[in-house]
Amino acid sequence: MNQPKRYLITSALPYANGLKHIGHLAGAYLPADIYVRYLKAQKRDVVYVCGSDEHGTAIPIQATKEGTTAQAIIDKYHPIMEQNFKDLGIDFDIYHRTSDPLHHATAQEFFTKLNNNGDLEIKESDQYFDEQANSFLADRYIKGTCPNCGYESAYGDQCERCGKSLSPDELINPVSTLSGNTPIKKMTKHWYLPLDRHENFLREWILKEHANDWRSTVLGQCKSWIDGGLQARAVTRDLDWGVKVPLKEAEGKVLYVWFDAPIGYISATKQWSVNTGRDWKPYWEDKDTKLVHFIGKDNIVFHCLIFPVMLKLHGNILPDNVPSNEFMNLEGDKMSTSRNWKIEMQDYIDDFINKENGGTQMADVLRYYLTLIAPETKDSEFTWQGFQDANNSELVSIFGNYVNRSLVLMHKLCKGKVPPLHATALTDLDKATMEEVSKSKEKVEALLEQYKFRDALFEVINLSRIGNQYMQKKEPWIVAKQTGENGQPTIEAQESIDNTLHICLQLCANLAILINPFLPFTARKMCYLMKVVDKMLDWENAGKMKLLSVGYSLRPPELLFRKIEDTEIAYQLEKLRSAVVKRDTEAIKETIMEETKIETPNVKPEIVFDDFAKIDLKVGKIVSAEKVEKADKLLKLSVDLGFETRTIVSGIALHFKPEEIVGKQVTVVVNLAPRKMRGIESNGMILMAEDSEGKLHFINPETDINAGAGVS
RNA sequence: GGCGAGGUAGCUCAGUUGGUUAGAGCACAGGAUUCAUAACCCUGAGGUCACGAGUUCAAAUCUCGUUCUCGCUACCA
Repeated sequence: MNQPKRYLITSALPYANGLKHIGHLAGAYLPADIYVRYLKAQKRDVVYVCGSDEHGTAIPIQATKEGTTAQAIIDKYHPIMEQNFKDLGIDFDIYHRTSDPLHHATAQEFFTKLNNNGDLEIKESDQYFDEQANSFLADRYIKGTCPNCGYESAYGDQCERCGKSLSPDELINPVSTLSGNTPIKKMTKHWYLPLDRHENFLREWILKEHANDWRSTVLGQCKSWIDGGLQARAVTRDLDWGVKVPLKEAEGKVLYVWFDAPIGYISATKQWSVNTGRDWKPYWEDKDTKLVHFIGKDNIVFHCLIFPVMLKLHGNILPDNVPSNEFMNLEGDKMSTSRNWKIEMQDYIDDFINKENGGTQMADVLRYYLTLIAPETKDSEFTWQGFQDANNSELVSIFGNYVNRSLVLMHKLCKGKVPPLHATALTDLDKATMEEVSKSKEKVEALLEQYKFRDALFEVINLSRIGNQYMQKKEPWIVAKQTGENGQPTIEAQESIDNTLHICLQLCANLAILINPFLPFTARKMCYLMKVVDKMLDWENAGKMKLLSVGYSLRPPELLFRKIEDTEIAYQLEKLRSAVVKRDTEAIKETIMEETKIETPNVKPEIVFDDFAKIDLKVGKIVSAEKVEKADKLLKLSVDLGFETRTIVSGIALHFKPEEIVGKQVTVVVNLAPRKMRGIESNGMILMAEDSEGKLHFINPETDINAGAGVS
């Protein structure tokens, strides 16, 4: 795209169920903010929108758990998240929320238009229903045993212990969290977005048109989804928390959170329009608008496939790019909210920015390090040691020190005023250094346009490195010793000093402009020190060497950054580790409590003896065992039952090696209907017991007895 | 098992369409310097480019196989 008329930039809407960590910050917010600040410095027409995502089932569930209301939860987190972003210099034009009536109306209009145009399908299907609570159960309202790890309190959409995503049908022994009863299946009607109808469009648009300008990680994910066969996705849910489906026959249904959340970008833009009196429509409808979504890799499918289809059907523009980041690990392990392995934005703000020796410069330090290690092409690694090193040996020693020594020298050798540039005394080095400044500007600009924030930041720091080298070669403090009879530097000496510091100071001013998108607080402090207005930071000034007027007196120098001490790093590491320990002990307590609590609902409904008698149990002996190909968890067993030897497929491969179980005695359900698994017919089932850690144990007789012995 | 992304110096990462001796920053070692936050500046050491084979005059780069990490997905009675 050539220079677009206007830009609409979005960052993924954070989910309002808790505080967000620095991985989120590095993935979706900081790069977007840098890009936006750059565009705004260019005086381009740009709106940057974001807001809290406040729907979905997790929030009402959390409310029940904490004995409060869903509204109370979102009212608690929304303002904190908004303030966190502000404290870290993420400068949205609007930070909206999806619980706002304006958003509800927008999402409903969106749904209605698609539905009226025949772009949605209606399907009836069996869903879990709680008879006592008289309500359908969203995935999160069903708990049961995880088929993957055996955890007994897995949710219908995901197991919190092994992290596997599930569907309610996969759960073993599903239980409604509303009443504790076993739910029944009941017919219900839902609206679907038939993605399969748009496969050709997506293939063409993503894999051809954007084959060269989207990141390879993004393209790969999209291709994988498209090739895997797109399916219709339910747009509605049986739930009472969310945007009501605007149809009479859809009583008790809301829009599925994935459908309403991205529409939040549009409603946020509308709210911005209300606040500013500017028209929002061109930003979503005019072809000359460049729409860019900043997200983390978990969000690729929604922003590259689903939302674009929605936008196209609704008549909106499509995103020009979706620069998704990979994940940021922390000290050798994945960041995780549930395991408490994370650094929350709030924690960083409390420990660094709000401290006595902190302040906004510490916000910039985090912005610096996170940009330096941004997971642009692959997962990256946050370490506190790396954080300290980046600050102490780059920000402090290279950048901060350069600015400081320039100002200090100017005060010592040039009487606190910007010295003149003597054209006749210019050396080749002077000229070359001045050229470097405009070269830097070009590089930074080109890299930012390509969303290469890490490289762009490196170029800025490199310019301060060039400044240090230049100053070192010119040695004005040595030249100052060439004094005349009056004890003052000779005319030639003073001219050399003037030129050196003139160039050094102009370079400082350029540094302020170039660093501004990345470290906005620092850029402003530099303006203060140089006694110029913030308007100097306009991008058009970059590359120029006449930003500071000759003879202008500047303020006494102040340090831009402070060193971070080893003790601070040690404290953070300790905090991180103890948080995990704390979380573990709490988790154990919780399990113990749940185990005692769950006992009753976990017992299945009563049966009569005849029911039990229908089950034919016999003792068998495993005579051979082998792994089933193309399946991680299946073992194909031959079991001697005395009267015959049968093939039984069992999902225990993760717990036992084939060779160690040969010869074991097992209890087998003999008269279970055969079932094919991975193409192999299984004739029976091995009984297993599972301990609290999810480990499996065979149920077998105390002593070795004959195969085929009955069990009752 | 399938798909996607990765594996490059002690650490964090670049390496465009195959083309001299594989790069940067940090950390490390030596030197120089003192205007500066014991900062800066110069020099240096460091890599079998995960492993194995193939294509080619030439492979970090292309092909095939193996292996490890991360993500998605399948099997799970």
